[in-house]
Amino acid sequence: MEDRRAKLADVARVAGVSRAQASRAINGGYGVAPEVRQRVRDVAERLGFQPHGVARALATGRASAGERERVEILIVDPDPQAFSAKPFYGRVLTGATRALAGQDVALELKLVPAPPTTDEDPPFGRILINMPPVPGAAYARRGRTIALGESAPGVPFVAPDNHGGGHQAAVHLVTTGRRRVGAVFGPDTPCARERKNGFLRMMAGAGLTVVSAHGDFTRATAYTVAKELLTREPHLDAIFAACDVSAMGVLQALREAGRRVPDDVAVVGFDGSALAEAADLSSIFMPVEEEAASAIRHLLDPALPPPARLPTTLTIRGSS
Amino acid sequence: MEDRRAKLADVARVAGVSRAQASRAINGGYGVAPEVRQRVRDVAERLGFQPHGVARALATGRASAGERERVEILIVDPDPQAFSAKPFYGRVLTGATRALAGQDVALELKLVPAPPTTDEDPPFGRILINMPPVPGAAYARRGRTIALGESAPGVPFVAPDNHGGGHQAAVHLVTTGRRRVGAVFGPDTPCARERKNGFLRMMAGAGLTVVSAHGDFTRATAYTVAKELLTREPHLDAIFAACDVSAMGVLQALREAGRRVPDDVAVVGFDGSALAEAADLSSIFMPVEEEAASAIRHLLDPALPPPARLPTTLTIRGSS
DNA sequence: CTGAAAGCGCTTACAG
DNA sequence: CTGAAAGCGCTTACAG
Repeated sequence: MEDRRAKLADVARVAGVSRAQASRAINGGYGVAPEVRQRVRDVAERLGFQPHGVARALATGRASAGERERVEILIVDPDPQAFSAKPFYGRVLTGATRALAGQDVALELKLVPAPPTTDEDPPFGRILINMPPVPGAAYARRGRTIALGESAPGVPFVAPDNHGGGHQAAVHLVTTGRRRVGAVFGPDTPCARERKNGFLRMMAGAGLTVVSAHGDFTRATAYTVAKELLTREPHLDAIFAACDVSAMGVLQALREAGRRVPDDVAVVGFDGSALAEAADLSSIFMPVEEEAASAIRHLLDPALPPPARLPTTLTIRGSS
Repeated sequence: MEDRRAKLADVARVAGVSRAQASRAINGGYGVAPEVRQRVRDVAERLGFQPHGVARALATGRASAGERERVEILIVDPDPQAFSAKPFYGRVLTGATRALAGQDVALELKLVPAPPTTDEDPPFGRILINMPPVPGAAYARRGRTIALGESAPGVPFVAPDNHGGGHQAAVHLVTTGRRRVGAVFGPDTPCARERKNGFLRMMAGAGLTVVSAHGDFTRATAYTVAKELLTREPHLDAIFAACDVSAMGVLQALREAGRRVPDDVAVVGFDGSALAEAADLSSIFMPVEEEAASAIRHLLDPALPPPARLPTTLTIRGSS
């Protein structure tokens, strides 16, 4: 016995009215005798009637509920634990959620290990994260698109001023009297390079050389790298980490080496995530929430120019 | 001049065939004279014909592209920064994303300050987080629903064994020789109560009283509360925090009070988020990712019974 | 206040 | 290979 889903005709029949009347009763209810309206609604309830969104959409010409505007956040990240491990994504969601509040636009989330090859059912708007330039440009051709972080030329983007942030970190360390400075930079990505360049340029300007190595934005690697740095240069009095998660590894390496923070060694991270606050870590604050929010606003109204570069700010906490 | 979007009838008329023929030519193309097929397709191309997804969906009975299966994660949280501040949500997304990989089911995310009153366009399945019982039960009546954390009776749920976790934390502290134990419990929620009860029951069994106060799962409050605890009982040798974020506040209070961790005071948190790992914090690990994944699996196949309670595990790190 | 009818844009047996 | 017709489930002038 298939228990086929009740349709409007069923409700109408059981209630003893026409489909037109049933439709009116269930929707507006205007111009329907109160008792009829009640009866129809009771029957609908009893039969578990659920209006067929597609049919309704076709009849009304309005978009069906299921067709309602969607904004997709498409994240390319090979780490399936990315949402757990990287505070960045949570912050993006905060910003996106805020900008979408009260907009009746659905937020769709997609985490893929590599750029998808097919793209059926393109959403109204799309935010690209970590998308390589080529597929990025293709997405941009297909519909409203904005990248978080610089993407292909011509693809609108919003990103933090990484270079300026690196500069700020260096200025902070130098002006607080640090002279033997180490750094755990990030991997070979545009944003990590910018942070590094900003940091090194300032340091060079101050006539200081930096004992540095590259990490991969993870705590474990940063921990190992920091240990090496301390071996190479035991008298470091400051370490810059290219992200807060890395900074946590640096802090642990220092703890284990018996170096006090900030007395012996100052540590500055980059991101300004909740992690930095929780760990009392000085950090270059990236306005990720604001980036995401303005990305959404750009998608909703492309007349608004994408803000491109957003300034970073130094937040001084107990680690420096 | 409205440039109305071309419809199938237009294509058919221009190509000089029936709508049926046009439809076949554009879709399968089987049983259509090759030249007709080509002609129709050319015309469609020229007119920029885009099949009307809704109409097609209604006619075929299949879901339209825009109607493809969606699973919604509906989070009630008054904190608009929730995704930034609470690692829990990111972990949920990790688990959900993993369970959904390769399923062609869209993941929709909704963060609302209070339970929504209307519910048009119910998704295929829905995960409820922090939903009060009454609306929770209503959602469950409306479609496939599962709650993260116990909800109304009859609503399937999956949750960690909070009581057991509290017990594990207490056992750990007692068996490592701690005797003057403090605790920063959580707010007045079921899960915080369960953790607290599990912890206190074990402590009472060990004949120990606990110096405790309630926090609200935030770092700032935990910091303040921990300071009070230290004033009331300066010789505490252990503090249990009802969540990792709170534990960070406890750690800071201890740092400022000049108490060494773990030598003077052991600290154990609860959650097992990336934060705990980053901060080298011992913690009761909640399998959040696994909870979310099994919630999704239950939605996709309700024949699978919801797993209800998932065990927690103690992760010992440098803080205890 | 009510119902018969037309229509939303497309698909698909069915008969030719 | 082709077209007239019915139908997907609902809405909405229109006439009463």
